[in-house]
Amino acid sequence: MSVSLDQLQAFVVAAETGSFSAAARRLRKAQSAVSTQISNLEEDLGLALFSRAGRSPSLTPAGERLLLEARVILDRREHLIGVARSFEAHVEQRLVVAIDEIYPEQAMAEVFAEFARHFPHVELELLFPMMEDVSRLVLTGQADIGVMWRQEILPTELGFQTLGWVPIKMVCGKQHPLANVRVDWEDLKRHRQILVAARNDGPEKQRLRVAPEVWWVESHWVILQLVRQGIGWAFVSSHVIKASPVAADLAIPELQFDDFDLPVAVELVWHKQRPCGPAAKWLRERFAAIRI
Amino acid sequence: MSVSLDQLQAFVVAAETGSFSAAARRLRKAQSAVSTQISNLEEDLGLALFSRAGRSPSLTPAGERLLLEARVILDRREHLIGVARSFEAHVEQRLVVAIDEIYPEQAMAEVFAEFARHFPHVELELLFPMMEDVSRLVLTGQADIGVMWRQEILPTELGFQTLGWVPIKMVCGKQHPLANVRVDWEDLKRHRQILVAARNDGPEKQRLRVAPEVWWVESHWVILQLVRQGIGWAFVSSHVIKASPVAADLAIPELQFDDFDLPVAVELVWHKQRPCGPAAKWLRERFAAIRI
DNA sequence: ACTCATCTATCTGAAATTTAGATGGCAACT
DNA sequence: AGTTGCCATCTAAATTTCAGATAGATGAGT
Repeated sequence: MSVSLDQLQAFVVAAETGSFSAAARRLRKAQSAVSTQISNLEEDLGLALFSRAGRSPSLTPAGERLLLEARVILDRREHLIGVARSFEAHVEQRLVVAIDEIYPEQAMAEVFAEFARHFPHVELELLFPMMEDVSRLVLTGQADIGVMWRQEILPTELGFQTLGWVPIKMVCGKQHPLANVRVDWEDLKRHRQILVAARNDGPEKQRLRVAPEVWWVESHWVILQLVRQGIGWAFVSSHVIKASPVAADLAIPELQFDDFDLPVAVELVWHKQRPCGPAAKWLRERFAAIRI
Repeated sequence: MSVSLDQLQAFVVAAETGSFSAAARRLRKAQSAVSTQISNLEEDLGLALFSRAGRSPSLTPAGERLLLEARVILDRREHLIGVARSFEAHVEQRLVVAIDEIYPEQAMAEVFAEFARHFPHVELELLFPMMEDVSRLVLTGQADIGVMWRQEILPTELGFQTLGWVPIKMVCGKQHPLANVRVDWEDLKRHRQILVAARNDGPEKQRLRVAPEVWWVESHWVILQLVRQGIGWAFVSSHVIKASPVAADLAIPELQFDDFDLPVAVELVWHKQRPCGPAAKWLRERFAAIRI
């Protein structure tokens, strides 16, 4: 059988250390063993991986290209061993998390980066259900965990925990009539408001509605594009505004009223009756530990 | 060294054939060799891959999961050998193709599906440069091949070949004033036209402009969303209209004039002075062979 | 120019691994 | 009950891998 994992490992370590001798030391093998393995690999593949022109071998173009492939294979082999290890530890094999767009992306990215380090062999699916209710996904079992903004009433089957509050800003285009004034409630009512569309009706759809004339758009990104064009104004969480490519073309005028409850609560939800594995448990605790 | 490719192969073939004996026959090895390899693999991984309760072994849950990983590793090993083979054949390692959105996606998908079969080890990068000139990408070497609509003058360094003609339709919202009339030239001028925005100015930016009042939008998809809202009308290629989720809400009124050159030519472009490898050659011939 | 250190390739013999073949025990089928 | 096909175990042989010794080449330092 040609091309063994040992050969690939000798090849990769030699490339990384810069010499067969150093690779042999790293692998705790005789230098000749490494030399022979690499020579055999080159014979099996039918090309040179290293040029031996000088004292130190250097990778050929083919060697550089195949190094990437070899690394992938060795990584996958480690991954397979890791998957086997996770069976021993009874860690979930797969986790589905539904997250509303309102959760700050940076904090989320940090959570999942750490999750990846802790549970490298758990298959993760992240849903961003713009057009679906996060709590319903968790209720029906389509998601294991949900992160969403507060609804008036959650089904009693769901457990929840408040993670924090996300500030919402009123935003419009720089040429919009409201761009350079201190905006009051009547001002907001007089101009078209652009709201996030949800495909299922519910109280959350009307939650931030102020104006009688509204547009519904299915993406915050497109909302900001439209707002930039002066078509209307919108309430958008500040992290979404920051992340938008058109942020520089937007105005965030000052509001005259202070009693409007602009920050909205962000909740973590899960199904009380479904058992929680170590990965889901870790994730819940990690979300809860981060103040947003 | 634990977990060898031979072990993984014995495992995968045994899973596929349903028995160690059949795997041994497939692999032209003694049945005991296969049995031993699988047992050694299970010992290395620390878990059972097969249940031996009956006469035929059956995969355990761990075995089913690890079978997927093992297959990936064996596939990657074959891929590595394939990459080595492509070096022998002097096939390009990488190809960048810039394609204007006007090229019908279905035909393109078929071309690249076939390309993937012919050149499985060529790294392909597809650019859809909405905001950049395809011919300039090819001229500057950022793309090896370009597919674009005809410009008035191409730089002399570029070779080109006409692939065909794409019909362009005038489209508006169903509530737009032009929706239910036979539209003439003056009608078009009187209403806002929405055009594809390009970040660099050039003659192609104004190519389809008819109306004095225009909007520029960076995406055909968003153009159609805006057209649907009755904000204006647009010229859009018919395959883009068909692919849009809002196609049902659009009107395509009949035009009174017949001499307008609505179909636009689609060109394949390449740099005359840059050598063309077998993968690029194949791709050019394949694009040329498809009538659109 | 000389010396020294480090490198790779080759060779030999030993160790480790893999394999084929024989065999026993078990399950499923007829 | 008899037959067939399977897996696990054992033994001996074949193959592969390895360590260690060695020769020759290269590069750095003096």
